[in-house]
Amino acid sequence: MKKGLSLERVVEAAVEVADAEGLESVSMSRVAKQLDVSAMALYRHVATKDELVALMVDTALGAPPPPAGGGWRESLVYLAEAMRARLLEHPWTALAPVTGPPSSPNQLTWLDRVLHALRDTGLDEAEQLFCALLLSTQVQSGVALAVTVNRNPAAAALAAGYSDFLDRATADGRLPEVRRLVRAGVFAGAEMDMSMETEFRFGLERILDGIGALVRVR
Amino acid sequence: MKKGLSLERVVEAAVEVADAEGLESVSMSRVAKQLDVSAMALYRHVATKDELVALMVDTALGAPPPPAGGGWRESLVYLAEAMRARLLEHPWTALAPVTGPPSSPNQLTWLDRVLHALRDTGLDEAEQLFCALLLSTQVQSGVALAVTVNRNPAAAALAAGYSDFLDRATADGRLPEVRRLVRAGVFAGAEMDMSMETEFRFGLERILDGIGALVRVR
DNA sequence: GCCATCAGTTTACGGCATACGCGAAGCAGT
DNA sequence: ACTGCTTCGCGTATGCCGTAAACTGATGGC
Repeated sequence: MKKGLSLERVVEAAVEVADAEGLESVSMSRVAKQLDVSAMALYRHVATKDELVALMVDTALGAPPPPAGGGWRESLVYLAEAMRARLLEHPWTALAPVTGPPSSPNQLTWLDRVLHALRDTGLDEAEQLFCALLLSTQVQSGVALAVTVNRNPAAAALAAGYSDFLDRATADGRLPEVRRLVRAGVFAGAEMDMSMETEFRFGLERILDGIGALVRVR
Repeated sequence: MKKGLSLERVVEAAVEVADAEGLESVSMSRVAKQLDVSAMALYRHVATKDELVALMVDTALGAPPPPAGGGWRESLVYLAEAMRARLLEHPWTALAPVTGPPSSPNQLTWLDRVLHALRDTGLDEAEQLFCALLLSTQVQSGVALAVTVNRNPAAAALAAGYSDFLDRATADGRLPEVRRLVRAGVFAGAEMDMSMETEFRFGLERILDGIGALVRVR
């Protein structure tokens, strides 16, 4: 005999399914089967599937790690990398159509940590918020890119022969700058994973430099 | 008698539907009805729905505008704002689950323009590419945020009372930094549209400052 | 003992992407 | 001109989806 459903158990089961079979396999009936109940049973605890997905993302994100001293910049790097790592543990979070202003509990907690790091920079409150959002989208889009390349078979195939693909696409000379990069070997060799990682770091450093410039002015 | 289908006509019809009724209304049968044919007729010109969506996004993006002189920074601002404007004309592009490395023709053309602007900065090729991707995701995520807030009814309702919502969510004192911003009135009043716009500009300026710092080093 | 409330099931509906198959139209070889 | 074969253009049919609605059986307060 099952010990009775609960919101927690439902979300947990959905996360299990997503981790094991991908977000596209998360249907109400699939999650229900995981719990050995009928599909409609889930609607006792969740109003709609979208709500379930939002909850899934929030629990996958989890609470931020305990703060680890340092200046604002070190703190932000720490948080950004921690968040990236969390999301990469549950790659499907990147595919979930969840946008909009931060509202779920864990999302807000992460935001709070970021704002704490920015507290003594001299930036005004609106600027602090914008910086936080900027960092958050950098993390999320970085994860999304890494994930689509690794999961989606079409994208993966494309990524594998990306250099060749671009070589062919630019053969007619109408995209001289792209061709320039191809000839420079920017897309050649090297594991895609690593490339995604360095791209993320690069973007992060640029953003932090930009914030740093503003901090210096204030 | 219809003049016969073609890939062009199919994509065009799909874009019409998306513009008029949103991306979620774009189903094969809906597009087919628009063209007064049966659903399966579309599959003569398109292998799968995802392919159709990708083509839709590409045509909605369109070709970049003619270049308008100036230094690298002015050029990048120009391109970023032009792209944002294009995407906002077809808000559904932001909701399309299209990620992965740039591969569609127009996407590559925009990339080419951005790389052209970065040509004489002294950055190496990989750095130029990373900068281009960074800018591109900034534009896309900015549009995505603006769009979800304006389209999605739940998100819109939340955005309307966002300040109140956060006030309640932080009442227990566990999110002191977020509460700080709420009390500072960061989320109060002001049209959301405008806020989205200034957030986009802010992020763009930060990124460009960050790139500028790197350029100065090189 | 009665009845409201809960927790979960069964059934059903409309919409979706798309596998499959069928007739018609081109086209080759004779 | 006739035959066989391929390719096109499209309708029908299938199986899955989210979820509305009506049901059943258990639980617990009065």
